[in-house]
Amino acid sequence: MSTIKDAAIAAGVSTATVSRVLNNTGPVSESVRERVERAVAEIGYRPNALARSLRTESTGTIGLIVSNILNPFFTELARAAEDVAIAEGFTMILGNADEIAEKEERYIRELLEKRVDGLLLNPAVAKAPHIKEIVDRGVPVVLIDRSVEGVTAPLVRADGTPAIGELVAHMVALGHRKLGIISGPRELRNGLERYEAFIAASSAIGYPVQPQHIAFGDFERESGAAAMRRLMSAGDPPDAVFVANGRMTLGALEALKSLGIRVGQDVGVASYDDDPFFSLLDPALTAIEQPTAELGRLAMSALLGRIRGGGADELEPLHSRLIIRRSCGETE
Amino acid sequence: MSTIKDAAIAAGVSTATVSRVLNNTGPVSESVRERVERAVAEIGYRPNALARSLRTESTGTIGLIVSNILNPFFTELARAAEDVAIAEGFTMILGNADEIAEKEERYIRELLEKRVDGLLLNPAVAKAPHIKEIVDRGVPVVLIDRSVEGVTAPLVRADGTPAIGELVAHMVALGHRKLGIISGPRELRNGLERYEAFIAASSAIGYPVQPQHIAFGDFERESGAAAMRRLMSAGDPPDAVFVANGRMTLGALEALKSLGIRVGQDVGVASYDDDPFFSLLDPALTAIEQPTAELGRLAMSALLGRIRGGGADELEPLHSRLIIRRSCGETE
DNA sequence: CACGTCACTGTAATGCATTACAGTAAAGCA
DNA sequence: TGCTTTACTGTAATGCATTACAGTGACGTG
Repeated sequence: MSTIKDAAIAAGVSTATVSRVLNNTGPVSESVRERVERAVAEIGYRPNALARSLRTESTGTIGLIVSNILNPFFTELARAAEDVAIAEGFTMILGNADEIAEKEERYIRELLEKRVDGLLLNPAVAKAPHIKEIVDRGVPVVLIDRSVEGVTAPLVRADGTPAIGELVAHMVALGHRKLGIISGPRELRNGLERYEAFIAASSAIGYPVQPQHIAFGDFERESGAAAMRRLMSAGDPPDAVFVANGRMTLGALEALKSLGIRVGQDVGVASYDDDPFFSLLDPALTAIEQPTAELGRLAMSALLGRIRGGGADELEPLHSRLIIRRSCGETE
Repeated sequence: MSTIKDAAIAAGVSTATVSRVLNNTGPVSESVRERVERAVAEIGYRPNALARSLRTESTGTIGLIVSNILNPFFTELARAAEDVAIAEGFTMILGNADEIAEKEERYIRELLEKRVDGLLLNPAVAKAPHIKEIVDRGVPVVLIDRSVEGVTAPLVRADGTPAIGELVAHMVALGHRKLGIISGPRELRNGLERYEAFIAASSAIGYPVQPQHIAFGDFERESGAAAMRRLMSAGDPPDAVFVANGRMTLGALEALKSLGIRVGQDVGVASYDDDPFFSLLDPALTAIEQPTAELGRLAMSALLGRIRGGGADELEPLHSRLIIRRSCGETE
């Protein structure tokens, strides 16, 4: 692999001149510029980003670490975030923590050693001293969807509370009285928020969720299946269940199918997170949709802003939106 | 951010010794090792991977560029590939080309400048001089699912031909005579292969696909919808349609739904690529499943093998598998 | 004509970690 | 005792690109 020195020799100039031509910094005569460009093309010289970044102390790279790459929420978010990064001249690299704190930690360490300019994090756990540490050290960080104890980095998220309130009203209006929930971990900010919103709304409307209608999962597919199985196999099953994320909804629907319980007729189901397939199911699934792409764009913009030295703006949460379809019963 | 020099001063030793402690290279007395470790922890020193890689000429990083991150096939594959990379002490970074050759090219250039040790590519197009160039220059590359003109890098893929043959037999056995296909681009290796397999099998069994029952898409959701709409709106619609990938199947099903055409009853549908939601549809969708995770593992293993100097082994294709459900009609 | 200015180009220091080479002291051996 | 190992540690070169600083010649101005 050729170096800038090779290019300089091939063009008969100094390395400084080659650098000036390539980065458009400082004046270069037209004839020299052409010679250099020809030489660079000739020998196929590609600057070594390691050396450059070592010198300039910036890599033009953002790391995005998501908790679960199999969750379409994150791939959509990643795609939107990446668009912003590219438009601003940055490269984004994506890491997957698989909801495992150690994997997350490993990625963070690795990306930091590679000197990324900033980090977009969707923390796997709320108690994350490694995240607190890097934020305190001054690494530009923006959190997505989940906060971390003691960390003051900006948080990009969608507030689901109003939509969950509407959902509860919708369920009750359709005659459901025994509301159930398959919640995510209450240790996670988003898990807790959805849980509390559902419980509070059900109480407010006069049909509080009963303890035996509450199940907890870990936001993964399998836990959704197990939770639904538990709920429906008990003596007194709920008649409408709210599942707190898309991955668990997939599992929950699989469980219902294997149990022979019909969605909509035997039990109402609604999901936090929408999915293109929900419309294709029979009945189509009522869901709360997050503004996924906007979250991604907002997160990346906020991070780039911080990197460029902008203030630590507190971010307004976006809003999730209830999409009524037919899985809680017929509306008319 | 502290450097190895800071750590050396804090520990009262030379930078060489710090390096030796951290990398476990060369002998160090127990007392010094402790002192260094304490100092490193104390000042929170993290080695600068840029400097290290510049010196050692290796980054321990693999780039994986997929053509479309919204396709679950690739996220699953990525996850499996990443597992292998981590187990072997490498980091994987994921880029998304969005089926756009320029984006792909940009990513490749960028990753190469960052001096990744190797590249896993799912080329967006078959005519890709930029890929040929880097392979010729000796960059370790393994191709996934699609080959590139004139490039001799190993190719990891699943052969779908036998499964497609079985699918055609299955369709015909259920009484379908007017077989249709929504194919991917024939310019792409995988697109062409699935197309040819379906056409050949239908001819072999005595019910060759008619020209008006052939539509082409670009492996993206929208094109699947458009193609299905075209096929079904013509005067003489097919009575069973094979859709050549999962994303197009999603679009095709949406089109049928909006057209009010019932899957299974009015028209048979089968998909290349399986999806967890297919089992939940009514009727459940017959599909050809690729060994996605294995493809990912195999691709990463092959690449790491090359990087470590292994030969350019020609890789046997894996095999896709037909999963008969009920979307082409009832079997009994 | 003398001097300042400008355009262009080169020299060399710099960023940080690795590592070849060399040096020192202690231990082993004849 | 004298010499070779061995264990440990340090010095300095190295990888590659950027950039502060300096140098050269041409040009403009009073």
